[in-house]
Amino acid sequence: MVYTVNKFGVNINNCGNSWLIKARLVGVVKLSKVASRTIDLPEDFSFELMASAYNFSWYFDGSELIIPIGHGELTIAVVGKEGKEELRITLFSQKKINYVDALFEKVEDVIGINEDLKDFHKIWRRDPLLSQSYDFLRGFRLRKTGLWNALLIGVCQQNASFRQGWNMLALIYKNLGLKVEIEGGKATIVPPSPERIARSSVGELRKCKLGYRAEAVKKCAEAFYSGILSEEDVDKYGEEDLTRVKGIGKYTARLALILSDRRYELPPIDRWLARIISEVYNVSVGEAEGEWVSRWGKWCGLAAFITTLALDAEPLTQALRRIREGRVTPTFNESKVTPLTLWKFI
DNA sequence: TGCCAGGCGGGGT
DNA sequence: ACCCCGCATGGC
Repeated sequence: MVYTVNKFGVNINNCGNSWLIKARLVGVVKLSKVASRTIDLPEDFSFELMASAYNFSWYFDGSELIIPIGHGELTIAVVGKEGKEELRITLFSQKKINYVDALFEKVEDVIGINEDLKDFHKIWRRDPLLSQSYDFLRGFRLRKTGLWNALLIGVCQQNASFRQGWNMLALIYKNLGLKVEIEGGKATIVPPSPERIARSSVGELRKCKLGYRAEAVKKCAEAFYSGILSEEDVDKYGEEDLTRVKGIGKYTARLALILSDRRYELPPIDRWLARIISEVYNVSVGEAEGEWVSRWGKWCGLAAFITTLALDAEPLTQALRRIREGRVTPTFNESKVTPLTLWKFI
């Protein structure tokens, strides 16, 4: 992949599919290297799976993972493998910073390097739906993201296919995000701040193909901008705090807490997963949530996430067919757009 | 074409 | 507490 910056903005040439990120409104910000260190790669940790899952080309290119870490100054981390047993984390920022230790810790938290999933793996290995995917996905770790970004992801998923939802999110980033050039020639996009969205018109958001979801995105932005919600307090929030925002219901609230605070005990049961549970475990759709909770206990959210990876987030009809045919493992196919290959296409 | 898709809120019972 | 409908948009 080739990244170049010119007077028109950041041009990302991705697999021959070139497009221009217009640097209108914000221009290009340049970040310089401030610190770098290596950490040991745990035995059971797959950097590639962690970095690939539900990601964009401006965050992952197959070898290096870019993580925006808003913490005072605009800062991003670049993470890549160093040999077989180490990861190198490099921090880039606009200015010199004196709290790099906190930032390195934050990166480690985001990539889930110290997560202990032994108890989860015990259930996974013998689950009728997911056991087949265990050997493919056991090294997976969920990349944590901020609450605001998690809510954006959730809203884009509402009543839409996986592909449609991620197209919407990509448009939000491309149209409204902050284009950033990293020392060394890479380029990326930092998601738009709540303030940026709160000041945008609903019409501007509609251009991101959000449809009626534009209202929900705007309400979320206003909740952060006005201080009703804040990133730092995510660990204090429950579903009910998030569902106070109009447009955020139970599903989106749970998903957002899973993605932003690893609240794996929450079952994000949408119509898709409810039908799958109903078919696989032979219960009614109404009983699906209870069934999932009884099987996964405090791991409901992580299991739901992994279910989407194992079935390539196929629309319901195809997902059910895949289950019937016993193909509940990710397709690593050159041309197929899946949660694990999205970064090659968008 | 027309109908559906990883939700949601509002208005009905 | 439930049930049901409309809602933008893209994809088939």
